[in-house]
Amino acid sequence: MKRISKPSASKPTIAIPAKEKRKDSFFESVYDVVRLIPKGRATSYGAIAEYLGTKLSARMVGWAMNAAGAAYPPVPAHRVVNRNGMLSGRHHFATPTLMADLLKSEGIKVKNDTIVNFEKIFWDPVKELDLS
DNA sequence: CGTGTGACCGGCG
DNA sequence: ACGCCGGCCACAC
Repeated sequence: MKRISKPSASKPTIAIPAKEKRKDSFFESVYDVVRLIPKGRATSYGAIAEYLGTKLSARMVGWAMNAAGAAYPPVPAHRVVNRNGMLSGRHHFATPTLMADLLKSEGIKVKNDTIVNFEKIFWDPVKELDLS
């Protein structure tokens, strides 16, 4: 992300720390959902994708997470794992163990880079947020 | 405007 | 059980 890295010179605007367009991207939608994940729970890329209506494109969610690190407010990306509860994105954190440590600090048990009893702590946005 | 790519997922051999 | 393949689609070159 960082469209800012493309200064066309014609737009010398200052770094604009604040959101320039807010709902501009699909990424923001993903971040919003992820930020709603309660502490001690976790969800999967596919579940988020399904909630957003792009079920068959869970990859996009992962893609969004790749840019989540620069998002503000911070996005608890560690609460998003693949459908098997495996910490497939751990290598994208500052350290390979950070993701597991964060989860553990929230009471989630992680064994061998996989969340224990994933089905129990699984937080499905489609069900939890539903539509009301 | 074309092309490559990916922290996924489900299906099939 | 395991690996491979195709789909899907927003985004950066």
